Amino acid sequence: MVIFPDSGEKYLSTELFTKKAPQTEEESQLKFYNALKRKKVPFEPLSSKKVTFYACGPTAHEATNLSHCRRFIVADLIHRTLAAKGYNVEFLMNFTDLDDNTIAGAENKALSVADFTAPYMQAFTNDMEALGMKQPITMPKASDYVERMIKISHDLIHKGYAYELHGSIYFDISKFSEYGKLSKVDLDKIRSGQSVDLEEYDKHSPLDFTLMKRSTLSELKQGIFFQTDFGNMRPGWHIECAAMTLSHLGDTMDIHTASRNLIFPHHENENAIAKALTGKPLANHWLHSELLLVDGKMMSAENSNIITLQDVRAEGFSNRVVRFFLLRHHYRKPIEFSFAKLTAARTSLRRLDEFCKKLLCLAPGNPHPEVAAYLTPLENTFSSAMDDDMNISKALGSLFDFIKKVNPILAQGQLDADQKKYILESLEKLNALINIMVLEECPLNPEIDGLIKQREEARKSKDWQNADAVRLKLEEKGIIVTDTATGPVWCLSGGTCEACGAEKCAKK
RNA sequence: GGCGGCAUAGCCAAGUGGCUAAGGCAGUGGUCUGCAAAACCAUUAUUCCCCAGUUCAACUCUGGGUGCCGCCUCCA
Repeated sequence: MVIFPDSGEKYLSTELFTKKAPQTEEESQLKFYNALKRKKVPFEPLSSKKVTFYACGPTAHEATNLSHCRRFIVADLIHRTLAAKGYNVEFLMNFTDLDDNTIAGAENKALSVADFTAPYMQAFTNDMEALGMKQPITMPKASDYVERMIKISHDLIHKGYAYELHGSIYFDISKFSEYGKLSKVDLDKIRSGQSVDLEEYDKHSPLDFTLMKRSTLSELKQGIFFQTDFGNMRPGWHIECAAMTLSHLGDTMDIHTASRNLIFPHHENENAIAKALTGKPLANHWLHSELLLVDGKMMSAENSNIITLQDVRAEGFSNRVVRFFLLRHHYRKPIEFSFAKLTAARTSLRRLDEFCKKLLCLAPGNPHPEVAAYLTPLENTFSSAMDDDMNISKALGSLFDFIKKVNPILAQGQLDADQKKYILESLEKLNALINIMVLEECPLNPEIDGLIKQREEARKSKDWQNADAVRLKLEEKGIIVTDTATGPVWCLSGGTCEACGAEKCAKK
């Protein structure tokens, strides 16, 4: 408590007291849960306009599965949340194209590693686009950064953080006092050697991790080796991410993200490499998405419960449904996958789609007196929910709440042109964050348009035979017409509309 | 064994020290409808895993249980 000599009048009228309040009210503060601090903290980027952001990408040896999709959709949500805040986002996502898996895969198929990984990377890029992801600025491949990795390894040896033994280079965690800070592992209580065959590794301590691995005989035969002062080697996993982010995003990036199971050892090791090298933390904010579970277990090859994006498509689910299903759960909560749940998401998405479709088709009429009173809470709740560690459930709740209130208004055709415009603009703003709604009218080709009109005329004169004949004709052209209170609505019978992304009709 | 996370209706899921515990799916009842298919509206938790404690008041805070998930050095 401060008591001013003049009762505070002079001070209370200064900028200090008058200017601040409206500013902070208008723009609520973006908060993220930071793994380093174990709590939600206000997001403070290093630069006020630019944000550097990295997501651990896929290993190019398998088809995209739903577990990958979740990770990357969360990364996309972070990307969009930052972009909506006006930041210029430098988003980097890598390909791990040189590791145990890709080498083994290439050997199995008698291909070079590059030939083996290329189709997987291409397929992955296509899948990400299909899922509505905003493009990263670049997707570096680990194999392009080996020189940098060798340099980092050498530098770490010179600095005393790493050592060479029998042709491999290891990071000496006993030299790095901060080791374990990110993942909060207690090194004294760790069960080392439980899941790794210690006989395979010549390390001073079982806790040390590999920076560069001595190339095996088979790798040497395949040409998978790089010359270093200590012999022919190839990089280990942890140094790859470190080398790529240091090359593109500088010593410290704003946000590093991946799924939770990567905190230890991967992120701990990545950070140890970078901090030992530069003296600075690799990232200021560490965000981790939770796992995707099938029957209560993490989706993984080990649990043999992998469901690929292709599997889900084969069951007739569109990319938009997959996106909606993965997106509508909070990123720090595990998702239990099942086709029944995916179906529930599809039905829910249909309600949203139906609303958008009706709104777009609505012929403007008289103004509705209360619609603005519904729009403001939607905008406020949605954006403050998203600012609060991306509380998507609350945000979507406010959207569905809005739909519930506005549906009866649409049924009565009670919106004027301005109101319709405001609502659409508002929805577009929300959609910039979630990219779920279809807010563009699908252009009808004149022939189809003519047939729909022809059928309406037949129906008006109760010529049911003719009306049904035209409907059949339309169906042959892949168009399914449904009659609603406000007129016919049409959609494509197969696949997804390329023009607007509308779902295929569910015919049961 | 160590560390971390989670527990709210049949299912998914927000949320708060006291105001009607959001929203979605499924169910039930209704409206609309030539047919078809939807859609739309209404309704569904005296209660928030269990046991203690703090408090005038707890689902929300504290302590102790129980259950589930992840990680503990190379599957990412």
